[in-house]
Amino acid sequence: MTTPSRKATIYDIARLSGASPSTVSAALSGAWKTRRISETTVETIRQIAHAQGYSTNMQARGLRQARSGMVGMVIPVHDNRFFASMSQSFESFARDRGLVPVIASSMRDAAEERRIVETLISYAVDYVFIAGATDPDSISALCDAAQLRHVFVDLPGKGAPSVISDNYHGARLLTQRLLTDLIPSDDPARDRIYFLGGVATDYATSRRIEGFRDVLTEAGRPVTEDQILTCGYPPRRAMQAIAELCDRLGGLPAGLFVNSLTSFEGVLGHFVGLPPGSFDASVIGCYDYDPFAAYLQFPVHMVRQDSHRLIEEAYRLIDDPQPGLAVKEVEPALIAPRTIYAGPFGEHG
Amino acid sequence: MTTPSRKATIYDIARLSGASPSTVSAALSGAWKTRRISETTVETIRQIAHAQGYSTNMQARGLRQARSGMVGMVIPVHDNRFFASMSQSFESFARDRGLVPVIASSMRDAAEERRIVETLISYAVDYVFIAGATDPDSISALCDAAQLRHVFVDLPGKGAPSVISDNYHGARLLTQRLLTDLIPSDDPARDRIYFLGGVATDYATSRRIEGFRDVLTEAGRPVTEDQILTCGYPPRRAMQAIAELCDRLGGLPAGLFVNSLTSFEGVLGHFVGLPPGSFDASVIGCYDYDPFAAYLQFPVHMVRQDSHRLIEEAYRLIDDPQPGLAVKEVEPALIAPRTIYAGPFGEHG
DNA sequence: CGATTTTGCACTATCGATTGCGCAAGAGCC
DNA sequence: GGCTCTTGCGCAATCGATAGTGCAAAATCG
Repeated sequence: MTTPSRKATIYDIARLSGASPSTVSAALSGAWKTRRISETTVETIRQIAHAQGYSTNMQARGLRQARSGMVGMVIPVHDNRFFASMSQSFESFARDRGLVPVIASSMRDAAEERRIVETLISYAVDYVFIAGATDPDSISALCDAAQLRHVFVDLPGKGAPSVISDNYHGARLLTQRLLTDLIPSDDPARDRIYFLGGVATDYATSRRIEGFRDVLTEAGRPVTEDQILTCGYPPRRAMQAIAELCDRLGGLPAGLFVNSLTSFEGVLGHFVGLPPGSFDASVIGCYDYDPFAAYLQFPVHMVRQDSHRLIEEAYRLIDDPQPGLAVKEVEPALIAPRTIYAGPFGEHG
Repeated sequence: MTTPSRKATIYDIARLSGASPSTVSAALSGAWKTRRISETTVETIRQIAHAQGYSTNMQARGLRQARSGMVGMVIPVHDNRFFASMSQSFESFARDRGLVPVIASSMRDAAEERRIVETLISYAVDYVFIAGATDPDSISALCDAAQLRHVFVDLPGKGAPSVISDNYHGARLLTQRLLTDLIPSDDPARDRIYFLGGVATDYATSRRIEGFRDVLTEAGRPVTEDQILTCGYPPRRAMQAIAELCDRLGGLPAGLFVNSLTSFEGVLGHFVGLPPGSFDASVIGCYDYDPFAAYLQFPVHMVRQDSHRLIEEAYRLIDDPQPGLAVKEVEPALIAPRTIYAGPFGEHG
């Protein structure tokens, strides 16, 4: 066993084994059966290849085959429990298929999102998942031009199949729960549930607002515009928004529907400044689940989105494409306060 | 602007522009200055390329150049705040360099880790970061054989430069803090600080145990073996371990040093079953930071590792390799209970 | 104006694999 | 033995880019 200065190629193996490069290729790629290479030849070649530390140059293979064996996924951010969990599932399913997962975050920026997809196309990924797309139509246009199969996750697109969480239903569940627990106050402004966080034009947020609004309206508590505080996702913004709201109301509102964990982080940033017991008269819910957030000083109702199922269904749609424009909805679940949920990997949530 | 059935190549652009493929390549790759292509020719080619929706086939370029423009990183898991945050930084720095980040998780499995690195080698990544390596020496052997630059992060290797968190110091800080707040009890078994979670043979865990042990020993409170409960990382295990401990002690210990967020998740899983107020006589700390964990029903002292700095230093080591075996240590910080920290991206922690 | 240098570009080999095709040796058949 | 069929494998083209080299036309020089 020598130490080659450069990586071994099929030509090296060919020389060493006395076979031709094409035979070596067939032997190592698994195509030897259809190419009628004898099993003994294959075995010899395998041994030599192993001894030389050979591994296929995927760029060469990819160039020839016009595929790469990679699957791409675009997510808004990595450091968010929901998307990190999606990454984990995405990777796990990719490996099951012998594919290499490539995950990139767009920071919710449409231009960055496009750039990422273009890059993935350049690398000839076999297909791509776009989670939380900022500009789905534009992405579909890119993918179509490159004849690249793609699926939207968490946010539907018109140009490709989509798997989405049932945001409307999830928001209804959470709102109903908050309504049930609501402690009436005598101040009509405080005696309401406020919606905080996210971007109103985002698909998920807008669906949740619909659910929120519908439940309250049905309960005879029509929603006014000042109840909807779509201040964006960054914690900082949520912190400002909740501070202003508390200022305006002279205290916490009776109910708070926080639209995301990041926003909730900002809300907490405000709460740390409040005296303990400030929350006793408020009922708080958060769309998205986090085990620690579930065990705070005050009870928090949470909605857990099934990221694993979302990804599973996305792969299903890629594996056998449906005729027409498939949109698969996955139901989220309401998680009671103080509940520690164990995720699909038995160790993550 | 026509819609080509296949993706445009430099040959298509060459035909359309009347230039040769090599000229087109030079024009589009940026090598036109050194290859003395006139600016007007370049501009013409650029326009045609744009109109055709051309993008470089990175597999072809990569094959020719024996590089890929990708950087790999191996992490144990995605859905962990510390590593997710590292992913985010890793990606951000990769983009600054015009590289495509490929992140894969090993699930802390040595064989999987090797397989991932082999795959990354197959794809000719330009270099690779290995975070929390399970078997660093073996990884170095693989990389050396492929002449692949690599850096270890969070866990040092003997075969390549490393950037690590100062686990010993961090553990000392946390232990000292717990010691200061410790409420003496009359039961000598309960009146101790217990270390929970992780794997004793893991580098990070073992360094933390050293720090833990040293501080307690210096304080005249020698540590016995039963105080160290290295039950692994999965929440489930931590939950069992803490349950058994509480059983044994007849209640919570006076102090608890939890070695990771995942273990802490398990600890919480046990706590949900306890009556409120159970924690009043205990002081609790966790190595790793999470904004929600910082705001639980009881105060939690946390150690925040600077994942952004870790990655920054790792890139530095790759960019200008130091002679000898560089090991860079990054200091973690103690975060007081009820503190919401805003991360490097202004919106993540 | 001829010699020399510079400019601008085309030719062609090459990276490492896959794949359609063809050919020789051996097996089977009459 | 002659014929066909199968088995086992090699040849050479190809994927799309990059890079070394060469050559004609234009520019510069004396």
